[in-house]
Amino acid sequence: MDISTQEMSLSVGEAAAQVGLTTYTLRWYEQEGLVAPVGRDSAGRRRYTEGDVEWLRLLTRLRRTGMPVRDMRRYAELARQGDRTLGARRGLFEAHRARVLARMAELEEDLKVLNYKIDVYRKAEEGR
Amino acid sequence: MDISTQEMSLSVGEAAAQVGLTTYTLRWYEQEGLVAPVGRDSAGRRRYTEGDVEWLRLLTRLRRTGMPVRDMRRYAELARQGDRTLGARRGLFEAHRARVLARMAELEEDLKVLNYKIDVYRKAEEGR
DNA sequence: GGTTGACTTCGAGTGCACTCGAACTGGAAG
DNA sequence: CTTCCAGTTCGAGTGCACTCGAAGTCAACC
Repeated sequence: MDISTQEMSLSVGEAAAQVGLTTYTLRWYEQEGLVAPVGRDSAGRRRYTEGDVEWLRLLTRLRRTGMPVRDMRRYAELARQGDRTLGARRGLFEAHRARVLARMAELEEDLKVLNYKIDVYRKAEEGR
Repeated sequence: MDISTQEMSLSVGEAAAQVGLTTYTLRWYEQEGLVAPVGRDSAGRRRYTEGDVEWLRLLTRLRRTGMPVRDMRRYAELARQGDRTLGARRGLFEAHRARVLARMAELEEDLKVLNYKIDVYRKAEEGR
């Protein structure tokens, strides 16, 4: 093991920049239990490990796909309970995937109307 | 013109049921200027024409695709100004379509991660 | 050794999109 | 005629997800 192999870690500001959230949000996520308590340095400042950042990246994906914070918290709780919740976590993801797929189908429908409308406007402009 | 051809119209409750919004929301949309003032009967109750309902259906699509109420209001204002705003309205829709497409691409990316995660869980469960 | 800047906690404030309660009105059914 | 129900306006309240202000701490640089 090389001396340079020591665990790298990021400040809250650096972690925020990495995952595309604000420092406010990162602290709030921790407070809300979406993230297990992050390690601190000797001065009490948060140090994010690569694992912490990976977890945050996953959270941002869940969030972006419309998962409510409440469900993310439930998922985080399950994850903290270890392997015996693997099935529950998979179930949660499968249910969420179904919602995302439904959402995408809906968006495609709505997109058609958008395209149709744009066409109507284009034609109306021609004959103006 | 048949006597049965007289303009049909819906109450706020009926219109709400038709478009999948609540009566509260319909009144609020009107108040916010997303809908031109709706006609009233002799008792002061709203009567929604087929045209009103069509407009509401379009609004729900814009809303579902993530258009902020602010932008919907802007669009409604343009529509009320008649044909001379056709170009502006098309521009607005084209910009919105671009956002929807971007959103769909993002969802597809996120879906991949979701699928990957489900797979990881499945495998972990097998070897548990 | 003083200044700067990023960090800490805490509670309060914001923006968005509804959602509701209260008090009232008016047409229709029994 | 009474009861009921769906409607009316108005302003206030809700839920969600942040977002910020204030007061303080601490390590690093000049």
